[in-house]
Amino acid sequence: MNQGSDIQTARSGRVTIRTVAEHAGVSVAAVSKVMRNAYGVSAALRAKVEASIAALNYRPSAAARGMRGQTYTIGVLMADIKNPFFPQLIDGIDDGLVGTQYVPLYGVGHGSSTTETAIVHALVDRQMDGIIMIGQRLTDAEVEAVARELPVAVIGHHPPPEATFDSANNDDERGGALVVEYLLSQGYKRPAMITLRRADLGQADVSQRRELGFVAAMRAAGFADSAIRIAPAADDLDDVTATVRALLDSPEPPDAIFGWADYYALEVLSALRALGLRVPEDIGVIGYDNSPPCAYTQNDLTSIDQSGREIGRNAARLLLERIAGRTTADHFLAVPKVSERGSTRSK
Amino acid sequence: MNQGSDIQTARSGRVTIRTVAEHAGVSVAAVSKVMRNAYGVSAALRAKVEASIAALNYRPSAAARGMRGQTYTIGVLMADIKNPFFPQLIDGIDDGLVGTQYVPLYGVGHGSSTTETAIVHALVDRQMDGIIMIGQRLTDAEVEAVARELPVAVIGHHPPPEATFDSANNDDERGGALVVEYLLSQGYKRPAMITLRRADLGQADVSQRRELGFVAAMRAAGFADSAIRIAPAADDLDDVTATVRALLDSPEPPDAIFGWADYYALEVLSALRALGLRVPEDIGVIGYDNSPPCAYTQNDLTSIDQSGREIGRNAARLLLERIAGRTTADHFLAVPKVSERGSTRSK
DNA sequence: GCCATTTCGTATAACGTTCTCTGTAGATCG
DNA sequence: CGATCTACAGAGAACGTTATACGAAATGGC
Repeated sequence: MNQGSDIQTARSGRVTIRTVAEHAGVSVAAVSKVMRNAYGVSAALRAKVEASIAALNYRPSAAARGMRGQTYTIGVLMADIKNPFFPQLIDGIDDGLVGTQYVPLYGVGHGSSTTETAIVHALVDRQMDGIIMIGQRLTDAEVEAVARELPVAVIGHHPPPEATFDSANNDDERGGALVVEYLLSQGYKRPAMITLRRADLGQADVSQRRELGFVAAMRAAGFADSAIRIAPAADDLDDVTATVRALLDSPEPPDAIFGWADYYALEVLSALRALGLRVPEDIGVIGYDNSPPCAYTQNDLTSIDQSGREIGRNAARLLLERIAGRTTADHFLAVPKVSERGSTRSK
Repeated sequence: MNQGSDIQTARSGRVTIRTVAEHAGVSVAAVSKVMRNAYGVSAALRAKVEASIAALNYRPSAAARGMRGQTYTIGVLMADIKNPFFPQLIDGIDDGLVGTQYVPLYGVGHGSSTTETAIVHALVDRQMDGIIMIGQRLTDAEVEAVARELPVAVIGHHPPPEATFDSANNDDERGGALVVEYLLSQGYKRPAMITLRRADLGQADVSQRRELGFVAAMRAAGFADSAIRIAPAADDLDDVTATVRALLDSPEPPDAIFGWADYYALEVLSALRALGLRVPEDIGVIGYDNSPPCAYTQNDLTSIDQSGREIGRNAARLLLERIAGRTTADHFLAVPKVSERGSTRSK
């Protein structure tokens, strides 16, 4: 009988660490060490192994790696994929991972929190080295549970102080206030806000934060609470349209509307155009995210820039730091600023 | 000495197949059989095991599964993430996978074919059971190489007849012709097309197909080749704007512009508005994809609907069939139709 | 009742890595 | 020059599954 491992190359076509070891005339352990840049390998051995790796075009199996060590894979949960702001985040995550061995893989949940749970489980079961959640509906308790198993960073949610996981966001409260300050400085007298309907909110609390900032700034400017209008609408063109109509039909209609996110503001524009109103002459509109469609002439939408790319980059950085060993929570906060365009008249 | 495997539960917190086996008082193999719905398990045993699985909240490690069997993961390569048409495809892929054990994970490449290669490698190394490629830049030869290792289906590319991998698309050539037929029926006299610049094309040949259909239909309608205008533009608002200007400054300016995809057509609208032209009175615009922004009043864009969701669903179906054993190539082709809106005047 | 089937459950060898330990050759030192 | 140390290489046991091969028990045919 042969001893267990025989001298044959791998049966299937795939070249494995064993193939490389045989080709280079070294042990499997030696190849593993070279792959991992581990301690205890001479320059000569390294050169030999690297030559064989190149010659055989060897790539380690992430599945096998995952059983003992890392998979070098970052799982990203995207709550939905329609928000035109998300591509910026993804670009940023890629930025943050470039030059490392880590590859981001994305799972998309379509609004339901059971789907999101299933995806997070799928990511954990596939031995991701860390997980980034974007706009997740999962509760903090659920996220904590995941964070006990592996590094987690969230985007689009401000975790409570006691949370043990990381986060990357912009200062949404400041952003909400910024909208008011800017609109008033432009001469608008009665700003209103259209926000995300509670039922669609989940744990992603950015719209709420923006509401808080909006309210605080309105109060600071002397508005009575009864004069502060915040109208919730479902994530849907028809409902946004109806909500805009209702606002305009009210006794003291707004002269400017703040859409909590660009894709809401674009729908607000749509509703106003359908009503034959001129922007910005009859009414001003401002969004949040400064996503690419804002620049189109037919939108020409003033928006709050929250540096999405930087947020993504920092989420990746935080996660890598965790993987490297950090154990205390850390948070990144970008500073929002106004990106002015034609949908708000200038003085 | 103890025998190799001892009776202890898993050291780390994670509950493994062994934990379940011990809890249920059966062998590891029995649990595996239940998980896989394999042959040779009695109702009683199944019940016992399923109870333990539920009690312990067991989920198998996909990494470990991947080492011998399947990972129940479908890898999807998205060439880019900014095209507003892609979410429809993703919804469709999800549809096609719902009710199965398969989970789709997405990798996004940003235009460069080296990035795409890296992502495809990453997916293969992670033992995906199959791969869907959307708008990939990889050559057919490269895709073939991957398809020799595992099932592959492509979207947004019509493979040559000898290809061994599957595909799901709409009939882009028909769609291009449909645009011409529709525009002429609306009374337009000089349609022009703005298409994707060759350098940005890669292997994704849908824009070329639409050009072919456009040209064929123009010829069929009696246009001389010199009167058939197809202008390439880079994937970029400024370049599209410049291209539109050039078209309009030509001796016989078009009275309707066909953007090869919606996100080009939206930029065409932007350029026309910037020039002060009225749509559809001065010039008509038509897109392709019928993506959500078409419905906004400020766009109100007529577009060719290619049933993206159905395409995604069928790509998933084809892949599952492959995994189940089919070995010959199969292809799905959706029929394009006009979705009429205000950007093209009606008679 | 006895042999031939079928059905069911288990033992165990993979799968391709990582990583701890052990062994060995030189180098350094008293 | 023997003893100690360091730097490097390799052996081999995990990791959590799957799937093959093999008994044992139940069933069925006559």
